[in-house]
Amino acid sequence: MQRDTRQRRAIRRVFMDTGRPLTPDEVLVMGQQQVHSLGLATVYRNIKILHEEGWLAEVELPGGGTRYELAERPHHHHFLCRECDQAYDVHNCPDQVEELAPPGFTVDGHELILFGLCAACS
Amino acid sequence: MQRDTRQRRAIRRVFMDTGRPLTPDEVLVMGQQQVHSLGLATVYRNIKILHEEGWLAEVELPGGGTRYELAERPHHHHFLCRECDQAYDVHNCPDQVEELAPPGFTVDGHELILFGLCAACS
DNA sequence: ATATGTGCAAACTCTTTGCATGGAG
DNA sequence: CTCCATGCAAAGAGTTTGCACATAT
Repeated sequence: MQRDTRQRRAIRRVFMDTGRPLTPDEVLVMGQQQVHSLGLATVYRNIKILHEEGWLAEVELPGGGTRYELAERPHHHHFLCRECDQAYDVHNCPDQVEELAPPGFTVDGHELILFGLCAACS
Repeated sequence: MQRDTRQRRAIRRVFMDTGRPLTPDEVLVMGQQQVHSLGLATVYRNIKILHEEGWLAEVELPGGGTRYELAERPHHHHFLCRECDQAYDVHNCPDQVEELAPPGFTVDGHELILFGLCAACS
């Protein structure tokens, strides 16, 4: 059974207020602004729970550890800026991606990552 | 100046003979079939050198460490099997991916990963 | 009152580095 | 004979776990 602790509430709020994929360490720093005593292990444990619940989705981008973002959002992809290393959402999706797989392969999901310079760094 | 050691030759051969993205640990196991004394640090050191030389390309896929594959090959993408966790090449590519980015963003590269079951695991 | 959650520190995994020895040139 | 490369073991990063205490219910 789930308890509603200050730490868990702070971690959830960080994700809801931020709207882009975050590393555990980013969550720690941002969460400590609400709960100063917040520890890294607590962040990892809660991210794990929230991910298992389906509240968070894993985002794996090159260069660095796994990031997480809110799960229950429309299908989208990511843009990774080579300059500032921030991840942005991309709300368009190429069609008929499933047909790109070799014969005999069953596709049940896909991830597309665009690289380049974001609007701010261009 | 580069020396031509048994270890380095074995590591290069593993990549040339395999043709799919490999983790350092996979390279170790396969390379030890040629050079029994091969150590993991040597694998990491040589992968680093071969990557800096542009002979290997990094492939970052969810679930596990960075994989590597031969660099000088035609543009392609990857399929990750959820069952056996092996990465396969996908030689098709969706068109006009650059146009998916938000206005003001400059795209200079992209990566597409398909998930599902490979032919062997279906 | 009870049992889950937290914080700390130790353990673990993956990767890198220091050092003495080995071997390519 | 010189140095670069190797193997081992120790050191670093990122992540997970054990334990005693705190706290939501």
